[in-house]
Amino acid sequence: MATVSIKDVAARAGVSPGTVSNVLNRPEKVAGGTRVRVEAAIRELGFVRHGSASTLRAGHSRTIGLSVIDIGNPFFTDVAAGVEDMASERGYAVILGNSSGSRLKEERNLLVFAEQRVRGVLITPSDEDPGRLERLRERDIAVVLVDHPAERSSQCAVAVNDVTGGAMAVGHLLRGGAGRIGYVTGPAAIRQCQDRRRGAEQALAAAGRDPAELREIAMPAMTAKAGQQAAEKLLADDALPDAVFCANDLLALGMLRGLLQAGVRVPDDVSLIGYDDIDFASASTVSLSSIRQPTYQLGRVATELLLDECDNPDTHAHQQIMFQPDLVVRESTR
Amino acid sequence: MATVSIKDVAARAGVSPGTVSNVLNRPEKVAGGTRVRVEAAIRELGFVRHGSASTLRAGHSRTIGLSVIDIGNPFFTDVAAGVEDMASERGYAVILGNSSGSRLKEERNLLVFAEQRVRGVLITPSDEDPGRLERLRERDIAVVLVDHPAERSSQCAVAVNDVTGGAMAVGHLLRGGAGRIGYVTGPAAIRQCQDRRRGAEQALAAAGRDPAELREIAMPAMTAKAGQQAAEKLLADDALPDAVFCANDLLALGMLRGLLQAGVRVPDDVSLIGYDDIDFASASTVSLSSIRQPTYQLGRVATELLLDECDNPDTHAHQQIMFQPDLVVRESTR
DNA sequence: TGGCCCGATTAAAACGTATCAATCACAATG
DNA sequence: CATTGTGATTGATACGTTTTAATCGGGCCA
Repeated sequence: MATVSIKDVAARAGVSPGTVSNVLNRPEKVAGGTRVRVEAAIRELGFVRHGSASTLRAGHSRTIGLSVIDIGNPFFTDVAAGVEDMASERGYAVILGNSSGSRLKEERNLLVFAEQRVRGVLITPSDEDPGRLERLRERDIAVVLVDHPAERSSQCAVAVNDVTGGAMAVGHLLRGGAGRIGYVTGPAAIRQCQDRRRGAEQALAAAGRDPAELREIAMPAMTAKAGQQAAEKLLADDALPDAVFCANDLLALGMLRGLLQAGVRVPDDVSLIGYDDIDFASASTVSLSSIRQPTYQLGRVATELLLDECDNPDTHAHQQIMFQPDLVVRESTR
Repeated sequence: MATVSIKDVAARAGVSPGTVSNVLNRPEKVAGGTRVRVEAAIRELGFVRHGSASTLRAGHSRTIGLSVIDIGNPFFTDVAAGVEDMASERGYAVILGNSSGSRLKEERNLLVFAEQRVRGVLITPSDEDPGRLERLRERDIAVVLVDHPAERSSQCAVAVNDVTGGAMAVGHLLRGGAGRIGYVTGPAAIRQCQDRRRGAEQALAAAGRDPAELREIAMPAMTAKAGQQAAEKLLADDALPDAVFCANDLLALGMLRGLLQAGVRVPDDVSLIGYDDIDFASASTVSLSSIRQPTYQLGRVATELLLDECDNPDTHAHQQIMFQPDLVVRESTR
């Protein structure tokens, strides 16, 4: 009564346990009549498959691990939503791991994933360390990189072109007639920050300008608070730039607040553009121009690739998918 | 080589599998010398325990399920972070389920949890249906309600007093000299919205005013967009209220934008207060007064209760914990 | 020296499912 | 009628761990 097993169902339906298992896993292999009888027994007894026993015997589970850097960041939240939806549609459960940017916690999460014998892992690595992921593959755990380019061609990866995004942002500012342009960014170690700067420089070069003109302000964090501090730095300068590109929307929102409080008009005095197009970008007082990424889609597609690799290991071809970002023009830019 | 089992470790260390299991689960029961030998073997072989086999034999897993209404809402994200941290500290993995407010998806998530034989479930129920949770308890799965009062004394629940919070918000507005007060809220079915209104009415009554004065504007969603629409409604009225209380910060941010765009000064013309104190509340152009909830703590404590119930089922006493919210005064209120 | 006890270790039996070879019923074929 | 073939079902086994009772090896006491 505590637990009702496949045997109980078999007894009730007058078949063998093997047949019940077949109804569960290969319904097409079992005759119509018996199937409905078994299904009825399942319903009547309230049977629910013991996932662990199934995993143990089959050698693989129906769960995937999702390791993100910061679950508090709307970007990752959106990705997680996409992952969750797709996984759920395909009958997989998602085990969530939040590394908070700490390598130790990431390591611990991967261990948990390994213990649970997850079928695969979706990860936005917090730093460059191929070895760690290699160890997963040795355990027959598929890996798909999320928002990170592939480190080798033998793995799947889903990312958004940050160079293009950076170029879009600065190109837009230049078309608005911007002269001096500032770039507010996060820690240098973050790949996305570098790529977006590279794009910005490309846009300058394409306009016949010197990429070195870009005035860069690097902050230790990519939060709204850091953005406001960046505004103070900017205001301390002799002259304001005509336009500012922030490496993410949180920085941009903080910057916006800092500028407005100092009496600087946006976009009249300074144009401002962010990155990510989080919900709050459109909701701010002066709505924020930004670079939109297909975040939710990123999660969905990454999951799709992962499950494809799991379910069809032989026909699966590794793919590196690169999405393109979109420019969203709102009030904060001319 | 593909999988290294407890047996391989045993062979390598020159002991029996049972001893290895003891080293893993009751290290104090095994002699010092053998323990270090076994631990060495584990390290050398890269052994990682097969969670499913363990679960199968032991009868219970080291995972918990977390079912939230909307993973995109910063409130739930904070809760999830608290849950994840505490669970991780205690060696538990978290399976994430996002119901998106859909009863069907919630149902499906609970099924997945049951299949995985999770030790317990943390849930913010999307509606009132005690039966569903009762079925979980019959399967020996502990349940703790999150941000929802207990439905009976035989279960744990962690919530924040929304009535008090509502009273705090409106009390603050009244102290600021507000005459007419508006209440912008979400769907009537949402318990939190009702409780907060009740608190608002209590504050009016306590100030010797008629609770019926409260001008309520109910929106179908609790988003920034809905907040801006609410502002339009408000502006269409003959006279603006002196102050507005919004049932969450997203509504308030939208309202703020709507008012400012219409040339209404905040807080000079209208005071504005939100609820939740999400990060963006302090980052908005006119920083938002709000009611802070111990969100992260909510997740941590709920998880602690759940794991206590799991690990000490005999001594565990069910608790209904009610946190108190805090008033955070910023620029948007007088 | 013989008997006992105690801590440390082992051997064996489960847990619930999936899988595969074997069996069965029965129809079609020669 | 004997044989083959086919599709449906069964029985037995193994997955990797935990747990219990049994065993072992000494040290201690009488």
